[in-house]
Amino acid sequence: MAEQQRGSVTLMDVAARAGVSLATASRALNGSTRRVGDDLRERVLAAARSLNYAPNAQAQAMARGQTNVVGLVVQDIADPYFSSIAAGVMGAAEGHQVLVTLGSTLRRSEREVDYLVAARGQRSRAVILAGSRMDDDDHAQALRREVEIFENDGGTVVAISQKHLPVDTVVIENRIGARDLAAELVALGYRRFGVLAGADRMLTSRDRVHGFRDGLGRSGVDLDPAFVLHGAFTRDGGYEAMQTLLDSGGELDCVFAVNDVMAVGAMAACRERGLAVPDDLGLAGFDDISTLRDVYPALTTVRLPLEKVGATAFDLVLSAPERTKPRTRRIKGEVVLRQSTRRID
Amino acid sequence: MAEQQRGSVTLMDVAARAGVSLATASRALNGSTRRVGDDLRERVLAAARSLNYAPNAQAQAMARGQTNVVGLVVQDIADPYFSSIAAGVMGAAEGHQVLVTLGSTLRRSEREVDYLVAARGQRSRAVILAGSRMDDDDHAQALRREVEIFENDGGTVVAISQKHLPVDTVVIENRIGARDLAAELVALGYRRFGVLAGADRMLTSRDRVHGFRDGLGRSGVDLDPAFVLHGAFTRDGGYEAMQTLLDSGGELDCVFAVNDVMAVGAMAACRERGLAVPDDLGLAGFDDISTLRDVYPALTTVRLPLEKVGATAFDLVLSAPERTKPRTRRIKGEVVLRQSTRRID
DNA sequence: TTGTATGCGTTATCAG
DNA sequence: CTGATAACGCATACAA
Repeated sequence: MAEQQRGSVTLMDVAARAGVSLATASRALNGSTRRVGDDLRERVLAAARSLNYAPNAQAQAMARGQTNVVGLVVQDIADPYFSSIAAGVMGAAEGHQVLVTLGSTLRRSEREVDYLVAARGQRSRAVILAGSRMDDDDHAQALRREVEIFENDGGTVVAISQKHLPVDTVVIENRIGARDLAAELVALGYRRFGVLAGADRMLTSRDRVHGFRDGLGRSGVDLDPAFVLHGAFTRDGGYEAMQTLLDSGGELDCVFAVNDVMAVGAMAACRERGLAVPDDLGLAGFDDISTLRDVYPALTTVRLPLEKVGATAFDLVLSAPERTKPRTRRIKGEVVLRQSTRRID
Repeated sequence: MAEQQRGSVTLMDVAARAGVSLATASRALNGSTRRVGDDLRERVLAAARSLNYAPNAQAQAMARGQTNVVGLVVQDIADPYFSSIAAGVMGAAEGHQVLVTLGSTLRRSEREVDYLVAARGQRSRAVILAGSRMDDDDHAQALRREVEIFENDGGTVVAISQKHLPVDTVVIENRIGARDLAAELVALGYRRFGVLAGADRMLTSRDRVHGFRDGLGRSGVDLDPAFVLHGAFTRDGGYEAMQTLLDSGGELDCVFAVNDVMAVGAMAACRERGLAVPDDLGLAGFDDISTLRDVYPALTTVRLPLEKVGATAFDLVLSAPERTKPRTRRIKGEVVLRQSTRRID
């Protein structure tokens, strides 16, 4: 006898079935301080179970004035860099009774603002902004403004990448990692470097290039600006930049691609030209994307604990204090020498 | 003058500022049938803007009795297979004013039920269940039950992989893909095959194995069950299964790993033993994970349009009819022959 | 066209 | 310990 056409069972249904008041039912099911008689509590629980009661989270949120929604905004969820971070966030959220909503900006930073507004509408507890900032970002000001509004409403914002927003931030030590890599490569004997960079506006790319140049400098090696090529921060970007670099005719002995995905593209370009890595040319990347650990020859790179980055961001959300100075968590990379570079004389 | 301690601006604030009633403000901002005078509408919009008003989505949901939340449940967001599907879902959702929530089961299928309950609590409009079913799934019954409850509440469930739930499903043609692959491999001249499979309970793995065997059979080639090894559905699973297979001493000329990630692990195992692919042994995978397109030697595989799979699932959500027979969308793979296999005589 | 009043499902405040 | 009842913020049926 179609007991319910559509629309779910409510707390009232449960209360009625258990023969108690709404308040008692609420307390028995979701109340914090358990001050309900055991007998009644039992009846309520039984009623809820038999009715398949699921509390209306929206209504709870309204009544409580807060939600357990955390927004995660990435540039591209299909990019292993971001999906690893996302996995870290999800893992850390596990068991904390929070709902993670996913936003993908497709590398258009103005979308970040949209997501922030949406998150505010959802009364989200927090938003994690994962992704490199652009230097000349037209939307930087709009973002700052929206962040401020969101925080004024009581929300928490956590950023991942660079410290460019006055919020808790997981800073990825791109410069240091690239510097260390440069030092190791010089130690191997490399001297004439080329660099495959992303867009110059992209801070992550720029930091890695600067750090690399800095590391070379400390070892007394110069980096010829003519051999620093800019392309898309993708496989194809690396492929094309490498082609251009090879066409330029510079006599290089090692190439640093600012991320693994670009490095893989570069490797493909080398292969096409019959250039052997590492025999004819050393090649290094950055990130240590786990899916790419088995490329051959194995890529020398800077390992970033991406899942830990995500987990750390989530920890910052959980431990967000009332309103203090923004905190910073620094995460360093670790140079991993593999077969794409070798000792040369 | 701390205009607002915490807590956001409400529609009432906007209405007051604009000097109109709540209803008018509501209609001007979110109402469907625009029946508000231009002057008032303008005033309301201006007020909302100046106050940074963002409608409380929870309250809207309650008043409307429905939400725009769509839940996406994957097994592991860090797995490129699932992150590609997720990207497809996100892309299709773009511009449709829906919020995608992300759930990750970490390959524990009982978590799917948890997410479904949570989605029901959120009064989610729909849930997309991405991920292979297990054959002897203890939780299958619980899942069926929860799906039914969710749908009774008016929610839509869409599954991706196999048709094993009475809901709209994006079926991935694993058998056909594997069968086609087998045919092509036989055509290349291969005869003595080994297979690296996932857990036998996992339907996706099983379908691919069966399809492969079927394809061989049609070409008059037998698959020795002794050379079908089961391992984890991961890189390491492929690596270990390949080791075992090589240890078994069978004289094989081609190995089919049921997914690319396992194939890459297998390739690593071969390399360690000094076995050259494809010269000493052919190797094929399944999925055509884009991040792995540049492994060397390039992997022969079955290309699955993963983003399209996700997009199709989302389309099913959008077009979910009142209550009819479950629909099925079949998505086929396409054999891609690359360097990890070759013509042999 | 605009305003008034009611209800959505819960929590929390207040009495009993 | 338990039960009425008032918010919570918005949409909408109804009245003007």
